[in-house]
Amino acid sequence: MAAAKGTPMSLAYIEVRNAAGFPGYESSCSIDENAGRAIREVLDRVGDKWSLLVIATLRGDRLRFTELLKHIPGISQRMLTLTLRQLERDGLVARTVYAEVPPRVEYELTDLGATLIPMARTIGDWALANHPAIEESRARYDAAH
Amino acid sequence: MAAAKGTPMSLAYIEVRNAAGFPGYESSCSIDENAGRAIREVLDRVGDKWSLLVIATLRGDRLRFTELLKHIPGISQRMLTLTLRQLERDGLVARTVYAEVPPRVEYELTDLGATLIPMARTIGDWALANHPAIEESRARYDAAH
DNA sequence: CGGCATCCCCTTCGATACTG
DNA sequence: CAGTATCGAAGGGGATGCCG
Repeated sequence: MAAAKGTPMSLAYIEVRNAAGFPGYESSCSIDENAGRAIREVLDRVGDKWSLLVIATLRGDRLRFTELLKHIPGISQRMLTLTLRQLERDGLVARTVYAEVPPRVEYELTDLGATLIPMARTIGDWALANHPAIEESRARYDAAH
Repeated sequence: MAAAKGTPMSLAYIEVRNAAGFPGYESSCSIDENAGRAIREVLDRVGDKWSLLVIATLRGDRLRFTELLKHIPGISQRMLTLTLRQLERDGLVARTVYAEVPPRVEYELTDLGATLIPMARTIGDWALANHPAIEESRARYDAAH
């Protein structure tokens, strides 16, 4: 069983041909609807344009809004705000406001957010290692079509 | 150095404070622009609505178009086509056409695509394990705002 | 400093219909 | 069976401006 501890997953739609246990796939065949939803909801958060970059930048640090802005090339003020709000809402990032003048706001990963680091690292490693191969493949495909 | 073997990454923008080696982050501070691009391009592919689900469904199998359609709940014909074309263009999925009547087309992961399995598994595990916590956090946040 | 509000473009995606 | 074509809604995301 790949279902998380305590998670009441109704694993319908499953034809067991392979119990190797890809999460959400008890078979090599059909996909569990709940698992699909969970995976897509996580990807909707972490797979958007900036979330993972924000998380990676925050790993092990408390950073102010402006610091994040400087350290993530290309992000706009608006998108940093929106991304941080989403991450805060999901309990992945903690926001601390200091009642000072001028105002100071610091962001850091929560414990839950910190568990994303290995995942982010896996994605980052894969991206750096295989991005060139993908670029080549695209060039070949485009040339042939 | 976390840069992939042979990858000529110009690691500018980097202030070395921590050599722990998060991919693309030689410091705990600034982010390398190329690494950011690579990560975002990979996420643009794998982080879209269906790609990861298609990849996970194809792991270890050769499947026909209609089979994929049946095994991925909620995907439309159009989106399956588009997703498969993108994955094929990026060299992650191989498409084989059999000149028969009626036509038969089979899809399978390439070697490059297969290297995505551990990443997909990491994401899926995390999603299944932490999705409930995220839902709770959202409910709390929404109640307080 | 750290936002939020507005405007607007562009892409993504679903529904539907048609085809070799 | 395995697509392609077209349409339209939704929303992601950039630029800019205002505010406590």
